[in-house]
Amino acid sequence: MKSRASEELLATLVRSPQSPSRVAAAIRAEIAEGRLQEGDRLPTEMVLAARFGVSRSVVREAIAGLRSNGFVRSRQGLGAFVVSPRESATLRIDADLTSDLTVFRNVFELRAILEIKAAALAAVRADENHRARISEALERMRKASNWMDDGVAADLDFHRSVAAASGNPYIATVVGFLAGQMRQSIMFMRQNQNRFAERLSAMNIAEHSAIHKALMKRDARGSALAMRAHLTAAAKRLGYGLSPAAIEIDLLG
Amino acid sequence: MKSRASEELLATLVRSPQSPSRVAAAIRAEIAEGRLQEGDRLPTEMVLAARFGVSRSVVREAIAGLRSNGFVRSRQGLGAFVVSPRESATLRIDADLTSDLTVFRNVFELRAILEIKAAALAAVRADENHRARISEALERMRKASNWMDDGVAADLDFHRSVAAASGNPYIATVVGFLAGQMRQSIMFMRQNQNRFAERLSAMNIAEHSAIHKALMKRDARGSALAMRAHLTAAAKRLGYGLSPAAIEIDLLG
DNA sequence: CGGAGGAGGTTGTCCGACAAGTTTCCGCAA
DNA sequence: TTGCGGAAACTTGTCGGACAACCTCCTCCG
Repeated sequence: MKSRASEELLATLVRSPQSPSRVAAAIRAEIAEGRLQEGDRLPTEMVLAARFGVSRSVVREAIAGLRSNGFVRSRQGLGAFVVSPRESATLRIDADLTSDLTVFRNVFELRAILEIKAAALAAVRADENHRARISEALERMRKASNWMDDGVAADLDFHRSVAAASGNPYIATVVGFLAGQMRQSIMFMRQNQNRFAERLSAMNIAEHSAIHKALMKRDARGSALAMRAHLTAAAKRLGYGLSPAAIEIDLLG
Repeated sequence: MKSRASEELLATLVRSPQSPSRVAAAIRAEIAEGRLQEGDRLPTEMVLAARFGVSRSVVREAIAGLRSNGFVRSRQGLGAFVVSPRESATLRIDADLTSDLTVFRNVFELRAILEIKAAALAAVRADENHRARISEALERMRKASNWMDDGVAADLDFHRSVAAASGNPYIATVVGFLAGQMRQSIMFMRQNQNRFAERLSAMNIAEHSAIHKALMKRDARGSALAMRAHLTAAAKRLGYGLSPAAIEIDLLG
């Protein structure tokens, strides 16, 4: 009904602060006002719970949020301490790939370093779920009718799956971000010159198949080599070599 | 003796075998890999608790952190939903190293992969400014009176300078962040047990000198080897091998 | 045929309990 | 008196259960 819908909308708009975020906001305010300074210890969870009239669970979730944002750090048996804002525990990378060629090149280089190692690690560490996901992504690439849409999504999934199979979620996070950004930029820049897509698609699938084959054999070195070949070829297709000399030497050691 | 001390340090570094940040990292990885996409509903707290072998409280704190960082939004009675996987072109890495051994190990692995390549690139690409900064940092390490303060800062500057000399600002950003986080965690947890500092300091400076020497000769492979030796030794000093077999094989190709 | 209402599932909050880690301080022995 | 071991107190970390608030869906009755 209408009244029900408007109520829902109202609840979404002026959503009364949830208890944990209310507590977190209060603590963050005390830090901002300087009443809690760097290195200071927060009141105990029991004290905070009593002060805000909530249970310890709510206080713990609030502190979990602050810790996740790098405002505080907890030590068992001691308490939670305010940390310096500048040494926050979050890394931000802004990659506007459409702006500059050198930016694009640097991001591609970082991606290559990580993806080659990720492939080698995936060959050794991947479990059955990882392997199934990789195979499934390759199959979707093969069956993709239009390369500009489903095919690109499957391509991205393939790389994400390999990175995930490395067993290191941080590698997977960085690779997933870089690959996603790069795909977005490529889609944006391409636009019209998709008449070569068919031919390129065949080469691309062949390269991915080589990676897949080495991974299924749990061949670490072969996987790394196949991934390296794929990335250098992809770089060439984009119009520039991955890097002159320097990378060539040490990308594989 | 030594191994016992290292184990003690490791136990001090890594608090609890289970922690919300491990769950949060896993969920964030699934989002990064694309397995969880925008609008998707997370598994229920009960399911997640069972999957990770923890209680619902831990899952709730993990989700509280994700919610605080804007990764998910939860609605009572419905569930938690992924919100805007990459609405902004920024990568966020949350590395709470003090919580979990696997987190620490994964971050160290990522750092090793990047720093070894960065050293090789720096040997080839570094200009005079870069080389001067690296030498200056090494000199500050040698002259540092107290290892727990100035020495650590100089050590960190050395690694940052090498990463910067790679010529790739994205590599430098990621390496600087990871190294800084790691150093910070070690400093934060160590506190009292600095009795080994003197002996470790000498070894540490010797390893850095080897890296410096190779860099000054513009020896890419030698720089990579020296950096690899330093990181594996540092990992051993912290009480665990960098990784069994897998990394050893492919870290150098 | 349609709307009210219940059943089942999910998050939000509370409570109590115990484990693990840290500091403080007391009492005993040299 | 002084040094040191260790108990005690305090704090965070984790667990399990319980119930309320809320949502969806299905059923039943008019």
